[in-house]
Amino acid sequence: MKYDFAKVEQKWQRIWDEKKVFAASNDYTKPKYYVLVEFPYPSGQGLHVGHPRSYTALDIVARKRRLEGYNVLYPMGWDAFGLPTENYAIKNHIHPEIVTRQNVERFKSQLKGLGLSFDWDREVNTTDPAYYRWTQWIFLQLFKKGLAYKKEMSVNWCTGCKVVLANEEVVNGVCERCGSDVVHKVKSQWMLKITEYAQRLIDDLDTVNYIDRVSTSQRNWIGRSTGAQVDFQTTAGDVLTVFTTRPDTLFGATYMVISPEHPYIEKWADRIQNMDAVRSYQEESARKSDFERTELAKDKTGVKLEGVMGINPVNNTEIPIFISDYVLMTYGTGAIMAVPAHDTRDWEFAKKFGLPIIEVVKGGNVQEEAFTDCATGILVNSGFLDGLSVEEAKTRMIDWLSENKKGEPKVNYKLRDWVFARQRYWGEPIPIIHCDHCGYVPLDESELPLKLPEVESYEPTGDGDSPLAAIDSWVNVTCPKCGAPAKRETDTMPQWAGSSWYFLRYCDPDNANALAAKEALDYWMPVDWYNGGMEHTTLHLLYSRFWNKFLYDIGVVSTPEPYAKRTSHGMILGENGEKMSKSRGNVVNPDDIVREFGADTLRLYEMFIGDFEKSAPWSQSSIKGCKRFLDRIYNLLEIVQEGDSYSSALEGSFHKTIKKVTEDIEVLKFNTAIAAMMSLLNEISNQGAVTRAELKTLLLLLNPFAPHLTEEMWERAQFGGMITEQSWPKFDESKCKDAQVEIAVQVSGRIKARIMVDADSTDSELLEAAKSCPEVAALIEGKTVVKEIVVKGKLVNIVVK
RNA sequence: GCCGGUAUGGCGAAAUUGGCAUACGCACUUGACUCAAAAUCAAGCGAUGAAUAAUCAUGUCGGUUCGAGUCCGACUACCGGCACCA
Repeated sequence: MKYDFAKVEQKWQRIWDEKKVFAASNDYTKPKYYVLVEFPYPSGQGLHVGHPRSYTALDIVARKRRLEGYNVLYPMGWDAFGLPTENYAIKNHIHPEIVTRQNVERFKSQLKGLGLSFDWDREVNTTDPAYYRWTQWIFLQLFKKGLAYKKEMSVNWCTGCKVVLANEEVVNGVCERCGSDVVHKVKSQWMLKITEYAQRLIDDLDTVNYIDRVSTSQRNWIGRSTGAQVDFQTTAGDVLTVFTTRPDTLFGATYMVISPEHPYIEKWADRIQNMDAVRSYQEESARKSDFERTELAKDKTGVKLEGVMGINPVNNTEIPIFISDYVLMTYGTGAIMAVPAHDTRDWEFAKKFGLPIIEVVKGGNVQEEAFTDCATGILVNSGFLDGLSVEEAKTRMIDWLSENKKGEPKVNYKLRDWVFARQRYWGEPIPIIHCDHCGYVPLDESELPLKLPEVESYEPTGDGDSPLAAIDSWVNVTCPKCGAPAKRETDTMPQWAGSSWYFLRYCDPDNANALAAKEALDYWMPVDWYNGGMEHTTLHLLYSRFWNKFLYDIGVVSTPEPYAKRTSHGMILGENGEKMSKSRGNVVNPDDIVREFGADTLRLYEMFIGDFEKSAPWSQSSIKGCKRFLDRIYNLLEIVQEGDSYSSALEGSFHKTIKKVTEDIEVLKFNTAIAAMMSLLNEISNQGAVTRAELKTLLLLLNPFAPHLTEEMWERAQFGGMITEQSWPKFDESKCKDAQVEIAVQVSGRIKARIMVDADSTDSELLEAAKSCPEVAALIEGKTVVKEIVVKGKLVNIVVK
């Protein structure tokens, strides 16, 4: 009997669709479960085999939860604003909206062909005005609470294309497209104060269940460090403030460094005697990308400021001030005190410029390398700190600084505020009007959505503004406050905006009065299980946590955290072990696999390919194994026998397999769950028969993985109803154990025999049985038994001399 | 340079978290069926061995332990991320 997967898969996809089998119910009295996968950017290339890995995994979870009786929400949508669509539109003179619609259609039909149990009634699209109306609304709330502000920021400016470039578009300091030099250009940009939430974003990681590497990455990214701010008087008569995590080493500060962008350079311009050298160094740094500044880390560069000296507050020593690009304006105060004896970077710089290295923490050889160990060092050459440990000295110094008004304790974060503006067309317009009299005035909420206007060309204007700036009728408005002529903001929001709250919209996607009804949010939120790529750990995941917290603060949502659980999948690589990409020519199109082997086989293979959390190379030949397994399952219909219970020979195996599959799905071990079902099938094949009860269980276990095949077999076996309406099988713990187990017998740690024993044998019975097997008896004969180790159900080890 | 991850048969990978290394699958070999091939079914399959003997095998070197893929220390290679974080 041949299994016609193409016909069967289409048949069930149609039935599921018609019957709305996977629609989440709005009955808020039922236990709920919200399963979420990151919604895709609908690119022109269509679906990639990487997408279904995450979608299938959580589809398995969603289907299992439904069988377990939950009201499940498993939605899908489109994160459709973004650069590639816009660039395509520019090139082909097609409206990005049309491109987006075509791409979405393609993605949607591809996803439907995989039998994913999404609730398509709740589909969202970030480019839909009915959706971005609420993205804009959230921005207005942020603005009203003072969390959105304007700041001069440097952007990548392509000297050839005359446009602002994304970091991604800058390759080795030149424009990816035209190869022209990219320079930094200062532009006033909208920013969001995510830093205000830094501490809460760290603290609340303790209240959620994220896999370790995700919470670790977030903590490192936010990068809290405690230290002190120290004020250095300068010979220019002003105060230069630095941030340090090592206030204990203040006596060892032998010079200072400020970032090339530091505002004091202009302030001191008259005093600095070597301004030409300083200027050229500034220019040189401006040309370097941040990446280059870190790349060239080994070779420190810098220029000494001639004419201004810093004064170390603890001993009033005058020390030189340098500018160097190893100090970043974006962290701390943009200025540091350099302690070459106890900081690796300062040490390298001091060696190169011949600066003194003063040891203030004993424990290493500071002429050879910086001694940075905080745990063991003891303070020396440090006046009132001498003899203290590093930790004691830190506290003492901070106290001293506070008492003498020369500094204060300070917590710093690596996290920087979020640049929330793009000089592009294909994004949400920022609903702000600039009035010369009233400043930045928010658009009235009744005017939302502020729709993207039609434009002739999607090219940014030559002076770095978005194409919106060229539409006078759109830009020129009257101030909502005073009625004077005013101008709209022409920058648009970054792609991250729409994805920072989409999980809320799924709860109530058609609501026209709010981003979602409060009852819907109260019922569905938080997301119970969110899976996505590691590449989104520090940006999307953090941004959306920030927005959710803000919405929590203003009473829109009721949970301080959006996601109760976060997991992450590994990448699917090309057959050659490299990342799949068009340029490498190793891309696999899921459509081809579905056509040749069927969606169930593709799903099963992607789950069987290896550890879900690790990357795995694609293998065309291995797919066959999964196809073969499904065909063998289908053939069970030919050997099915009457029987409403498990056969005695297979009862234990069934209970064990139910347990294994049930538990493995919860910990993302889909590969071993499948292996367990394969083993069970092998056992059934050896028996040559399967009872109806056994087939039922096996189909239910396999259903989340291979939904079409199991639905079809359920119908053919006339089990009644649809398999999607049944309950997840249960196992009996007591029946998962074998009566007899094989244990290994070692002599001095080497395996010499294997014996079958009763599973509940006592230690002394095991030892007795071990000693009585001939191979072992011969080896311990006449020797002294030094030690006897018995591990129940596993082994006996007899150590002899 | 910093951070994170990984390393097990010809290949993808398992290993109940310190207790029988290589489950499950792919590839391969042999056999059955067939005029033949494909498909299917059965058997074998870490290395050196004639061997069911023995020895060696989880990136390298060392350590802890009765016992290490798993723990500790040092290193190597590859992959990913990065904002020199003071």
